Amino acid sequence: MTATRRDQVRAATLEEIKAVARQQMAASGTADLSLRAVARSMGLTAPALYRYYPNRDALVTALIVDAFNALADHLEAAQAVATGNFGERFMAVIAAYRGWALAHPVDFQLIYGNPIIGYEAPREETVPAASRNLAILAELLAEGLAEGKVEQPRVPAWFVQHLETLRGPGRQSAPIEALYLSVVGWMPLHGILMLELFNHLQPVVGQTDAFFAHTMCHLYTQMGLNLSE
Amino acid sequence: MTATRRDQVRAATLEEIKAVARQQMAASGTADLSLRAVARSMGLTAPALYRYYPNRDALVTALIVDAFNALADHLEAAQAVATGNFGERFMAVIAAYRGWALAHPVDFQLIYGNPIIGYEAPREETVPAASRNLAILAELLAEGLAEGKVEQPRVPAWFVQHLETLRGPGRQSAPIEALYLSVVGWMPLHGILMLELFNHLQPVVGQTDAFFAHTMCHLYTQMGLNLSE
DNA sequence: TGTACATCAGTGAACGCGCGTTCACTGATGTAC
DNA sequence: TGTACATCAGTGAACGCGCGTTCACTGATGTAC
Repeated sequence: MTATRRDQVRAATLEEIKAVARQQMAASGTADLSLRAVARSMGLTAPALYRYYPNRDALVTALIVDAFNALADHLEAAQAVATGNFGERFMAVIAAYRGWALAHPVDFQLIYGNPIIGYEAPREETVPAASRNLAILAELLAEGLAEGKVEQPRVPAWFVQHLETLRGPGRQSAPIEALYLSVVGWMPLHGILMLELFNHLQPVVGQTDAFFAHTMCHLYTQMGLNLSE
Repeated sequence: MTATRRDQVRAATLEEIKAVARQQMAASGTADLSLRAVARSMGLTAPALYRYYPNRDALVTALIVDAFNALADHLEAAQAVATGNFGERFMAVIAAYRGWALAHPVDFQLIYGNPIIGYEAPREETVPAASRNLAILAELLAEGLAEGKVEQPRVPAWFVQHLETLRGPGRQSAPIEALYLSVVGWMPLHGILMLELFNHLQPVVGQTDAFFAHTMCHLYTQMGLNLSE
């Protein structure tokens, strides 16, 4: 039961492989992954990696789950640190979302970009990790609703039904309205980021920082969030 | 000067190569492209393709330019056919945008998705083709502004400046306000589509068709478009 | 209209590369007595 | 504490694959007189 020296080294190597893989993808700028290249850069031979991951896809899956969780951790940290009124706290978390995407573009691609050739992410592993991110936004919006800083939206009936099942039986935390706003508000956020990450935004809007801040404030205000007081 | 038989066959082959490449990417579901596979499926040997495209990247570039233009052509066709009031015509074009993306997911990826490994699209060729799409939306919005169906937005000063240069010296067609609304409105549109294409939307919203129609109407109405009369 | 020549499409072999994965193996690290 | 054995990390060679690109070549299609 106790972790032997060997177990510790093994756990460290499992992490090191992922770290090297991430750093390799970051260097190449693409979400492609070569086991041989990872092994090479670790001073190992390629077959050695098979002691740690049964195949390439298993490693990719581990990286995806890690990336989802890293993003969620980053958002939670930003939320914990955020001060001021609802608008300031909310925009701080939104900014953190963008900040993480820009700081880890390849991880973001891994999560939300093109499916990798010949690879299909296993839903059981990725969906729970993915929904953490929405849950954090929904939680904040729930606060805003409670404080009266967010207008109650009218959620379409068919959507209520789906959001109920999404929320699941366990966690009752965020009300449907908060979940709804987080999903709708996710769309422009995601759109800007995907365009920005793939270099389609800068040619169109010039200053991406200013555009992001302006557009997010603008749209969210129009969605009924009171961001200024 | 006159096109000889050989020239015609050559032009046809240039197109056939692109068509087969597209169809091959569609079949694989990824924006990857193998010259050898294209040649194989055409009953040619791989080196034969070098009579038509100097290398792989040139073919990819041709495919990207084609895809941009195909999308723009599709939008223009939808715009030409659209009837009814401003809201109906506008939403018809928005629906056409999504329709094309869903019908040609790999072409859409090629345009707006992950940069292909070791490939950087040449801006001189792609930017003009890309801006056609925004221009079409802006033109419609200009009509809406003229008809009083679209509220005059307040465009930030720094953004006005960039939009002026974007509009270029030649075409005076759309006013800045229309351009501004088209860019801002592009964000949620693009966000939904990227999530939908990569299968991240369905698990969250359930019915993607309904969600798209609802969210687009909702956000655009809040942006000051009168879609109902 | 027929002939000589130039142009061009396409072939087949080869180069050099990288990849994921398997397999039988060596040594070192651990465990049980 | 020391010895016999099991476990496990990692190696090196190999398999079989696909890729983009080059090169010297053969035939067919065109052009000029």
